[in-house]
Amino acid sequence: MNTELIFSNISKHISLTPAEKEHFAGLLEAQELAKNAFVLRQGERCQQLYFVNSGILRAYYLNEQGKDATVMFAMEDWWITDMYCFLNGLPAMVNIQVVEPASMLALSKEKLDSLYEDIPKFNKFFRILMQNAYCREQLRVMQRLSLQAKDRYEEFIEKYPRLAHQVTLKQIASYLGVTPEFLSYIRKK
Amino acid sequence: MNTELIFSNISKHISLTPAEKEHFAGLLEAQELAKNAFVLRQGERCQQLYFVNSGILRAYYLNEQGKDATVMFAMEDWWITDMYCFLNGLPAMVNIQVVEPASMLALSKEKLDSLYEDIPKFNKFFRILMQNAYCREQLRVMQRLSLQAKDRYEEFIEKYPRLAHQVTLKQIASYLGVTPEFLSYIRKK
DNA sequence: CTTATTTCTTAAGATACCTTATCTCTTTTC
DNA sequence: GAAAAGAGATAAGGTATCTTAAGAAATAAG
Repeated sequence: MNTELIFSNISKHISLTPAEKEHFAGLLEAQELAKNAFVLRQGERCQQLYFVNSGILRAYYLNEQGKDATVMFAMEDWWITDMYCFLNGLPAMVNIQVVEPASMLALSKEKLDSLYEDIPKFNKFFRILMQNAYCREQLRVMQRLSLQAKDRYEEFIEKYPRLAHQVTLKQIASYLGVTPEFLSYIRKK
Repeated sequence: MNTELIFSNISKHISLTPAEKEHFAGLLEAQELAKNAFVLRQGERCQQLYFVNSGILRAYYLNEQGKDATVMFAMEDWWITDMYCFLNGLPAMVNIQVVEPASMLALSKEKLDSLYEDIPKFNKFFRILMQNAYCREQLRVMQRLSLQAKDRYEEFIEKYPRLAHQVTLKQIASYLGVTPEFLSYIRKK
């Protein structure tokens, strides 16, 4: 199990002793997933939080009419899950699917809860993680409210240049909240 | 200073000793604000996190064209600030204005940081607060991507029935991302 | 290599939503 | 209590974005 990246991620915000690292690593489960595999499907219990070592994932919601809404992407060094359902033990609202073959570390809800008990400073780590996630989503809401599709597209490319090259136009369109046809039209200009 | 509500809010997630309560209360500053007063203006340093004892506030972003985008409302028992700028010591991106006369408790960034040092379990409290905030924003993004204006309006009324009666149609429209004229048109049906 | 599948592009017609303007009604101001 | 300001309604015409459809280009499958 490759834990190098995850410990480097954690050490940005808290420092762990060798014993703590070992304990934490013992809670993780490694997963390798092929392209197009589903990490999670709408309606299933969402019991794991995932850290991405490599590859690309996409979380998306399909509504009754089959419209695809991309909630988030994740690539190496990102955490991903259906947070609301993970935290509340509810059936997932979103699908999480592999866009590019992915190597991940999974942490179950139970083990995360035990971790907070055993090593309380993980509360600080996940506080910061959640702060950042909150601010990101809030900024996204703001941009959605104040910018037109063309400008949202430009912001997206600027903010996630690597992603922009590795996911399809259709997926970007679904993230931005426009149709692929319209994004294609925007691109021409 | 009325700290009843804030301690009831905190005790939903962590328990504090009398000494800890006293220490925490000592960090707060009470503020009474009249209708239309500004708690924060775009461009100003955002140095406080606010807890609302009573009243209603609105955070909104004005873009270059003067378009008004409501990022959030807050009423009693809610926390509000420009989180990204508060955490990073940056000039505020949003205005926070009083919609209904408000009584608030302010906690400065410095004092919050010292609080994390002195009473580490506040990391847990704010972790949970940030988790909830993140999930709320993510749900809002999802709804914005998958629902039409009419359905977003209905969701809003269902989720925040009290707010829906206490803020103007214009402000709700700005929260939903439509013009007041169009929301008025939606309402007729 | 060849076929099948998916992705991207293009374009015409449709619709959700916006702009501007006017009017009424309520609330605030002095 | 009159005047001013703000809030909401309504309607005509405009624009951003969607729908449908079909063809071209890239990718995957046999």
